[in-house]
Amino acid sequence: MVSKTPDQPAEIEVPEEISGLRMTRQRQEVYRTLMQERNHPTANDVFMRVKDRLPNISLATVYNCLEALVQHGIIRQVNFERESSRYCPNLSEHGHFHDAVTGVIHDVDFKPGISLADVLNLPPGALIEDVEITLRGKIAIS
Amino acid sequence: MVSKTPDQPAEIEVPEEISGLRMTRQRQEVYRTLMQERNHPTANDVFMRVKDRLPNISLATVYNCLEALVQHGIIRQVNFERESSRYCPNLSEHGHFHDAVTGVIHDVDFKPGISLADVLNLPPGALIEDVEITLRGKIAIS
DNA sequence: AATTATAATTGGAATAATTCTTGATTGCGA
DNA sequence: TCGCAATCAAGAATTATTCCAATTATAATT
Repeated sequence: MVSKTPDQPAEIEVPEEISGLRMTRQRQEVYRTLMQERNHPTANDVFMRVKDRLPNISLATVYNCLEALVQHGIIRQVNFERESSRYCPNLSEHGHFHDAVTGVIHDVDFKPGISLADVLNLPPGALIEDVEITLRGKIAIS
Repeated sequence: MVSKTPDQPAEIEVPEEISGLRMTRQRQEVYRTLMQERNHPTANDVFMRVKDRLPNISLATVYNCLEALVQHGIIRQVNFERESSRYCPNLSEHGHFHDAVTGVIHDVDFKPGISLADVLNLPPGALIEDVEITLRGKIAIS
């Protein structure tokens, strides 16, 4: 019988390769951090987090890893206004609601069965490759 | 009878004040440029354009003017990924389609009668203050 | 009209996120 | 095992934007 090590937080297993990208140790740790920290960390947040496990990693490498992961469609890059880019491993098409009071970023899903083309007057022939929907506001005290 | 000077491109008249903001000469020229150049210029684009009429204006002033206009809801600031901010005087709620091939930015309106809350599963109690919808893609050769 | 106060502008320096460069290291196939 | 290509590290460079201090313009008051 295989032990589940229930006293340790479940460690996310990262394969050797994801969609054609060789997962080096650095890329694994960057990816693992994103899978664990679901709060849309910045490159610097990831850097500080990954240093616990790879003390010699450089910020440039974190940027490189994040870029490689984004290029291969493994994670998404999210921008709010001109703030630092943030990264998330939620690949389902979704938007982000940025709570201006707390700073928390909530993923916002589409209602089922809705497509953007139903809602927007797109230019004729437009082929959408990427969508970014960001909302800013506050959450009413309930 | 008043001449219409039909050989000159119609000059956009800018009032002394817009929604509580005193329109200084610099702000007028920045605003006029945005009204004429509907292609979502960057601060630097505006700067170069305005210099024709106000040779001594500084880039910092263009940034100041743009910020003041944005704060007073007279224009909108638009961001694509982490590129330079762009500015547009189209105040109706709309998104932007960024043609990755030509670089052209198209305004994209909502279909009539649609509201975002119809489409997205917003967090309960969310009060939206600002929406940014940006699409990137190409236009199929028709 | 002169004076005072307030706001705006300028030019340059400062900042911060990101990218680039270069040299070292690693991993992998022949 | 050797050599090649990919990756990494460290720090320099870049770029958009903001900040700051000094000047100028505008408005308000006498």
